[in-house]
Amino acid sequence: MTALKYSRQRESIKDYLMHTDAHPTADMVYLHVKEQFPNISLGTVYRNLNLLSDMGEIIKISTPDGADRFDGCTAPHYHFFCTECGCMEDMHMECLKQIDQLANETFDGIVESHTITFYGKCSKCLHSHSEAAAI
Amino acid sequence: MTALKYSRQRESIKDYLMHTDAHPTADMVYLHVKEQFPNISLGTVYRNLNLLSDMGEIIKISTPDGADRFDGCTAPHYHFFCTECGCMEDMHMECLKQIDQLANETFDGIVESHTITFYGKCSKCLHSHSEAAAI
DNA sequence: ATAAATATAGTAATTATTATCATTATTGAT
DNA sequence: ATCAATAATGATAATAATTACTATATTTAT
Repeated sequence: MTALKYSRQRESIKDYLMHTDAHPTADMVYLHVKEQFPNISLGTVYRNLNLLSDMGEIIKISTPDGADRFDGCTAPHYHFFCTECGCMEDMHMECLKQIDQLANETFDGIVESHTITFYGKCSKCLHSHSEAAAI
Repeated sequence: MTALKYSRQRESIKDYLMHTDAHPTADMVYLHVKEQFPNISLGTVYRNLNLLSDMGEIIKISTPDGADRFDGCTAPHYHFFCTECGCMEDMHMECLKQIDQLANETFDGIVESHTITFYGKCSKCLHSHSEAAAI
């Protein structure tokens, strides 16, 4: 019921997420927005990330390396997590919406959505490796 | 290089994970194994869960609700996470191994594996809801 | 049985996140 | 433009999940 009020900090947080593909953690968002609002608090960042995420304006992503990551792109898409450097990237393949139905066929609850995370090496790590090997 | 030595605690942890489908958190494993080893330490549980996971004898699963969960079943399979009660279940559908190849076609790094997590309501939550609504 | 090495329990320390609260900013009505 | 109501903020404390440290106990090969 509690009405939402505008805040420049929240605007800035959302704007950052809309224009980066870095899938930043709360702390990375904090450090970035701090440039524009030098005394923004980390709590404010967390509060707004959760707010935006609850409103469906951004996405919160669980990762194997502790901190959650945030994505300003809400169109359905999958993610890649580099097992070498821990970076997270968007996948550009088509989404498999039919697998929710497929999943429901063998499930006694009700499946509403899914996420897919791919693992492997990002192109940066692939290259730095061959360089290192070449020395 | 450091050789592995047997420990009853690790054995018990693994045994528990092999015989439950609860996908317990470290804390739940701790509480269970504590029945057999009353003064086992939580650190021991974490150390062994990570060890077993690194050796590929169990699987560590990131969830949206903070604590990681552990699965003694290492055969490839997908998971379901109930958005109502937070329980995690195994899915019994066939695995889509071809989607790693599919993913690689539009990716400039190298995809080696993937996980899929389904979201929705588990059968228990579906039922308790209709009951509540009926009152 | 002994020695070397690993594992443990207990505890402290970190990291990620949430909660609290007095002050400030936003908003809608005057 | 002023004002009152309410939501948002910054600062900080608190909690939760996990890892690090260390002295003692277990395991294992001899």
